[in-house]
Amino acid sequence: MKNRRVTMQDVADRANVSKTAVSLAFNNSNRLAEATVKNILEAAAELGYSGDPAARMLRTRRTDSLGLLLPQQLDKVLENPYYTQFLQGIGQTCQREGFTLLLAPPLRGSMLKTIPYAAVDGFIVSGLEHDRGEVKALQQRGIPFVLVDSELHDDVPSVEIDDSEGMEELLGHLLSLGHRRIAIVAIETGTEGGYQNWRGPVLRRMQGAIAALASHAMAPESDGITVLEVPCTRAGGAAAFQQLWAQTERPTAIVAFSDIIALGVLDAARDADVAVPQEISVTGFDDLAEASWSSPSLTTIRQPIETKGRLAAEYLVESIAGASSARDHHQRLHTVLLVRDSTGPAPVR
Amino acid sequence: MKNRRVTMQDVADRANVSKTAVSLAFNNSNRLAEATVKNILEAAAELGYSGDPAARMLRTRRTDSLGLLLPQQLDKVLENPYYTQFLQGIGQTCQREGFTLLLAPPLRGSMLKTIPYAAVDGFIVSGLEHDRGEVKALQQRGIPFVLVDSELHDDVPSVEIDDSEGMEELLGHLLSLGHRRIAIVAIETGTEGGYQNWRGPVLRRMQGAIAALASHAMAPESDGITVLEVPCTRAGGAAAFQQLWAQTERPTAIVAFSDIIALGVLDAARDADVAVPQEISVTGFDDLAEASWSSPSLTTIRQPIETKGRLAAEYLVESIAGASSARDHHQRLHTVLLVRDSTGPAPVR
DNA sequence: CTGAAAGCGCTTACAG
DNA sequence: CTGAAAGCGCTTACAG
Repeated sequence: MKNRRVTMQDVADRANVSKTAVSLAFNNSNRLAEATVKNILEAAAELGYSGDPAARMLRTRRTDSLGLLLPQQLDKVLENPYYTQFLQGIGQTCQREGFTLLLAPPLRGSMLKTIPYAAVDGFIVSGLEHDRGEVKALQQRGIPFVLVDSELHDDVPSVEIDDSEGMEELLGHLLSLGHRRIAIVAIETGTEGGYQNWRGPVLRRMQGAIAALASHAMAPESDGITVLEVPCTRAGGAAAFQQLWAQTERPTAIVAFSDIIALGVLDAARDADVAVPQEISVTGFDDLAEASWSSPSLTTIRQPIETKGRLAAEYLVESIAGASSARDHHQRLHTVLLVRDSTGPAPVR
Repeated sequence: MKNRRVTMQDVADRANVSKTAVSLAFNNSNRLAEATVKNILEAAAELGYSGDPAARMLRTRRTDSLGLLLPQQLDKVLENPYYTQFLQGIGQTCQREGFTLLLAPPLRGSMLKTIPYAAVDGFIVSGLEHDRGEVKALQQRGIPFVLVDSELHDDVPSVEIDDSEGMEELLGHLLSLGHRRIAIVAIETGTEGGYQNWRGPVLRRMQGAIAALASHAMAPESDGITVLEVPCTRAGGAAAFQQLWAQTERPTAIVAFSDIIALGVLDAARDADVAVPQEISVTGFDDLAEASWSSPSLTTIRQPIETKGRLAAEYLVESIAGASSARDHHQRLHTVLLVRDSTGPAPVR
């Protein structure tokens, strides 16, 4: 005997009703006589019937699932506690609205391949620093989406923070402490040609730094200012510190573009017996929980990570439901400078 | 003009070919003349065609997606770093095998509702301590699944750790340090009637504890032994400490069933100016990264969280591919006792 | 209160 | 190398 799938027709046959009735029994049981429903449910149980999600989706044109489109491999992404918080925000909305969440990393190295294949009602796109056709593919797909922490597009909804403002404030803090030899450790962008070719949040943070430097008649090209790119990991931060500390002209402050990088810098400084902030100041960006636990605790820019996730998902759910305020949704959230123990006056040499 | 979806038929019409050819152009382009493929792809681009995932799934009977069935709300689950690690393990396999990952928490409070609705090729079920029909629903659904950290079922594949062994070793360590007043802080089960009614990992850990106590002619009911249940959060741990410290007969050691709870205990101990391990010893279970960073660093049982995720996903992928070793897959992984700074000799009173 | 029929948008033997 | 046709398993107006 072939182990054929039990279908709705099988249940209908067994209960001596139509497929219509079976469908109604599961989805709209109050439109059927009570006895009929009972009869159908019994038949379904006896046969071990379980509805087919794909068929239902095809018919109803809904999946009740949100997609999170990621620019990197899943295990890499989850290394950064940032994403855990972001996921929590999205998760709150999903829960409340009854959506499941599909994590969709690049397939065979390409986001373009995952966009048309994911069975979702809408996408949250996170960290698309450099659009290489993804936005067009998303538009072609014809379902709502929001860009988060990404390069901006005029006609595409987005949720972001004021990266530039945050970084300007942070550098202002360091400059006012007398720091003039500053290393800026950015998140690797994978582009050539230095910061001129950056995009998205990394570029905006750099612009904030530039603005702050300018107010002291300095620039990224000034003596004493170093700009470098590392992967957004603890290891990346540690490597950055080692490289910078090996220079003959050491910086008095290291500005990391993310907390996880800054924590790596602290690790390496501790290993090298370099006192923070006496010998060197270190700053982060994000305000992860770890930033306040570290020793010394980390001066950083707080951004509302969870809120970002929640708002992006809320917007998406609204769009899916058909709210037409869609096109011009650009949300920009504010940041807060938190001065803790990892920054102090520039050491006098 | 109606904004109708662009379908494969539209592309076929425009390119003057059949739907078959269009499908082939996208999925098997080498079976078509090069010129035909080019022609079709152009037509598709002009029309902005994007294939329909639901239709493809219905036809091919594949979703290329794994489901992670969760016993709690998404945002609650992600509060525990345990899950981040577990997800990383699953993520590795998903990545390698080309699957996306669907996070499927209970819908409207019930896992039973999410099981038949998720468009996945298989489920990883995590932390199903107490089966209330979920296993039957899963079997009825007719796709492969693995139980992780769950109540055991003879004919259902599972991946777990040796909870009992780990906890026995841990209590052995404390007993050998002279502790005789021990509080056991378990993870809330939601069942009535104390540990006799527990199931799954929590029960197995308790059994390990009982075995260790027995070797010193003690039992959970002995003088000095307290058993209590709290939510698996830092706050839960803090509350447990406060309650225990308020007793007239204070314990000399607190055994938490998870690191996150133990870290909460340490928080509260610090707040109360109670010295660990001089005044009280504290132990965890899991060995999260945080366990070695905390001060004092935490004595705990290491379990291979990431490996568990990876193995569960690997098994699932194999089952989906049709490997028939399915029914009798029961994997049990070992644990390791890590003695750090949070445990010491029982204080003499 | 229940059923017959259409159709969601694909893929895949099969035939030529 | 390409196409006609069947069919995956549902839901939903519509009719009675």
